[in-house]
Amino acid sequence: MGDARRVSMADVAEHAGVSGQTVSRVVNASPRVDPATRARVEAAMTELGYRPHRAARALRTGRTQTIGLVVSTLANVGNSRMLQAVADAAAARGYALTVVTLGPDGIGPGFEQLREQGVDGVVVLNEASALARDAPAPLDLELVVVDTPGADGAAYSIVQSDHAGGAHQATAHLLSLGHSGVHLLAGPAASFAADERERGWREALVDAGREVPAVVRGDWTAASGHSAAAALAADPTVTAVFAANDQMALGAIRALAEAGRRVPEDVSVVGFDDIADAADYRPPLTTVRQDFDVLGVRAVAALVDGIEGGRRRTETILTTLVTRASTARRG
Amino acid sequence: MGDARRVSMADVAEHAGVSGQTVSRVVNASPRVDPATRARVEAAMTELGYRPHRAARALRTGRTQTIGLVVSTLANVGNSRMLQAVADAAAARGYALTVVTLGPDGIGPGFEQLREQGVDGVVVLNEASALARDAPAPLDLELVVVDTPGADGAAYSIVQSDHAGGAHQATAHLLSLGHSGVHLLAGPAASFAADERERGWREALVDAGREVPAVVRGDWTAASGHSAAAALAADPTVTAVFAANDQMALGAIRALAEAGRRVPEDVSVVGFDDIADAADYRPPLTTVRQDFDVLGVRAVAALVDGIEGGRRRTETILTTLVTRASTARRG
DNA sequence: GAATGGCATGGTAACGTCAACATGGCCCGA
DNA sequence: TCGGGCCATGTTGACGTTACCATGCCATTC
Repeated sequence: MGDARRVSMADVAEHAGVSGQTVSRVVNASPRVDPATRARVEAAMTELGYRPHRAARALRTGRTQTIGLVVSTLANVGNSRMLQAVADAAAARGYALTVVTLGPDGIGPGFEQLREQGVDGVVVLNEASALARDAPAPLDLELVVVDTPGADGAAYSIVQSDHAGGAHQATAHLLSLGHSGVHLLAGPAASFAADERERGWREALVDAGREVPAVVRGDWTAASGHSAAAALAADPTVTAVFAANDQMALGAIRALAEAGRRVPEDVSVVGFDDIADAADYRPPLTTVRQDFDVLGVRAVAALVDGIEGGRRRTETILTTLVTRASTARRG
Repeated sequence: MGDARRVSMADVAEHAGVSGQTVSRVVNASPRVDPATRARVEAAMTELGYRPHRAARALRTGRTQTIGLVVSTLANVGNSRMLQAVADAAAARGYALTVVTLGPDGIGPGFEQLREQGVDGVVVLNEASALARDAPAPLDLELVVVDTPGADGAAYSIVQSDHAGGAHQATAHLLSLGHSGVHLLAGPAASFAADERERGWREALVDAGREVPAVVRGDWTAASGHSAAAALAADPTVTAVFAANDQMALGAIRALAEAGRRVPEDVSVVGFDDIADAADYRPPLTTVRQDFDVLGVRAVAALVDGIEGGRRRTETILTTLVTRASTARRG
């Protein structure tokens, strides 16, 4: 194997009886090629099995047609979904996707790795805090950040779900069922998505003239939801819990069950994300659906626009309340 | 922005007062460089902020220092975990990772995309069937396939979990608790992992001299587990269910609950994978743990060895039974 | 019929790197 | 003292592609 050198433009050119430059024009869909010549070149490409050499093109043009994705963890189901959505959207636009996960040293090494690899742009998932803390906003890299606070005149585009709106909807739904208050099982303090969901919850309570109870906090995992919800489960005045994601809701439901409280008869629970499993929790979970596919498509679109010289922008994707059996009318 | 041309070897060479070739030797850790010269070059690199240009190196050497990962879906938690493990292992060895998800046309286009991008090798996850069906074993690409049947003299390395062993353990555990039979909620027919788990279950039953009941089948999702388990839940003679993954176990537990059967008092349930959420199912799920991190490290190691001219190999990673509250002694 | 312009195509150089070969200094043994 | 060999370093060219400019042909216009 391997002694068969790869087919280059020069080979195609010779085979088709044209110059390499004309082959290049055909490959890049330039309009200034005679249709007959184009057909001849295309036939030669097919016959020889020609494929363009991305590295050579990258060397010449300075673009790698590759985008990077920085993510802290994929244990989080939402992140996995986003990754898949971004991968598909990137492929659809002819970009390859390189994935970097964050080590303990923050986002710096990740950027470094991607910069060295020469990506044309980077999508950053859910790393608002790490980004703000570590990175002096790498201006040399086109950037789209998902779920991050919108600094005015930021050097990057922002794509986000309407976390606050979804949380408001979830809380209002619980109140409309006759619950006098709604307790929040919040996400980690450093997370923008967690902050926004907390804000929506708080505003819904204030809008309805209710008290805003103290917040308990987890780290998105079911295990953290379980331990954080123990306090809520022990308090008989708690009849409605809004968990900042589905996985923490799962842990919370277990904690409630262990305290002898039934869902939804004694306590109603709402989650956030609508991950695939949520419909098979016991009981099936009422939750706020994020449209990860749209999020991924928009993130890639914003990034590619930026690479091609477009303006920075901020986009917010709406969320939907999905009502299932974990919420019931009070009393 | 952008008019600052990137720093090249020639810049470093000039700054350090040596030739470009010497810089190249320093970068590639060649032993034939005087320590003093090496120090001078390294200082110049730091001062100028030099980073090697991967595309140029790739053009010259024919290696991109990039590996590809082909995966059908990331909805499956196991696949996400593997992806993260592979990404980390690749980064640790200085390789970038490019992710491709499979469209409806099978694995062909994915290989095509990766080949064009010029990856040095490819890790294929869980796509045994698609690989066997579509791909004429792309011999020009170094390949590691995870969880695939081991063809003798295969042109690729194989890394797999001990699915059969884990399933055997799970089944034997249920029998040891006094259950007279164990029913299988199997994975999709085309999957190697599903086949192996079924084989282990079957062999454990045969070893114990028990009957082998008919298999019900899902597609790894909780929803499929829920509908497939409906038949088992309705059958009062069923007291032990082995689900081929945790997510299907979740659906099965819901189906059992809906049929009025308690877990574990009436029916014991075991899953497979030990995903993070499994400990917070209600009841916490007894399951077979796969070591995804080791799997990822071994897959990358096998791939890199292959790229560097090593032999093909097959590795099997052992699994562990994790006992939780979803299994109880019969009667 | 000559000048003009548009259009298809070709020639050349350069992107940044590394492999192969070349060079020149020094040490060591005969 | 001289030749051979080793070692550090330099020179040259090529990987495959595309940008820029040049060329030559044909149709159009006065």
